[in-house]
Amino acid sequence: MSITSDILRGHTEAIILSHLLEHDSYGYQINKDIMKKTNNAYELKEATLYSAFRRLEQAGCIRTYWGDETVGARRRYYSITEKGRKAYADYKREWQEAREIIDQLLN
Amino acid sequence: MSITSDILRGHTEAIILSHLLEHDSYGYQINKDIMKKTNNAYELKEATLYSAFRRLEQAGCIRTYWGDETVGARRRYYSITEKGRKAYADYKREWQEAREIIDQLLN
DNA sequence: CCAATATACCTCATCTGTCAAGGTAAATAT
DNA sequence: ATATTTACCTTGACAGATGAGGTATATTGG
Repeated sequence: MSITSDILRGHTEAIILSHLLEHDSYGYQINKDIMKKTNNAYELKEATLYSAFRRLEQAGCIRTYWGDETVGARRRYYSITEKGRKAYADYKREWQEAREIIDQLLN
Repeated sequence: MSITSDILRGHTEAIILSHLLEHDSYGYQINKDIMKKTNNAYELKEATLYSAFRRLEQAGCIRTYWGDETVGARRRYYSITEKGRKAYADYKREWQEAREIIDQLLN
């Protein structure tokens, strides 16, 4: 990965929620999606991902259920809740505001 | 302040370097400048500021000297070094890259 | 004149998100 | 048979941000 973690810090939850807005998914898949979407410029570390899942679930932003795979490894799916949608909207607004501020400060 | 610290995290040093590119300055002034530039949307906390100064100095990105005020409180001035200019260029490139990545992921 | 506020510096302990390193288990490819 | 891929997870350590505290001088309002 080329982007340092401190710059991406704080965006993990928003990135996850954004993915779940499209459709339910599971950890491994979300991780692959992010790498693909960014042409391997950014890879969420597993530990980071799972700790974000825990925070999001505890906050009521996502719900989880086990997939009914009869073949292959079991998958724990995540789906976004109504609260999660609101949280995402907030995150996004915040990001847009922060982006402008930083652009302004980094002349 | 309206922006959460985790989103700004990692940008402190770049913000300071950017200010020092224009002219030497001191802690208190840099802080005020940032608030003004952002219409009070963002305020660097003092502890954050001074710990960033320490990191920057240790990394050789800035040099410090005491002002010769004969009146008022003493001021410790900071000036950017050649290494600091290079570091700033790197920070800025990184920011632009990160901005695109996040924009891509938060849709 | 005196109290409050502003200028200006600093430190320490704590908090939080990230991540390296480790683990489990099943399926598939070589 | 063995290596790789899919898929999950935990623990401890690290680093930047910050609340809370401190020092000292100058200015301003009542």
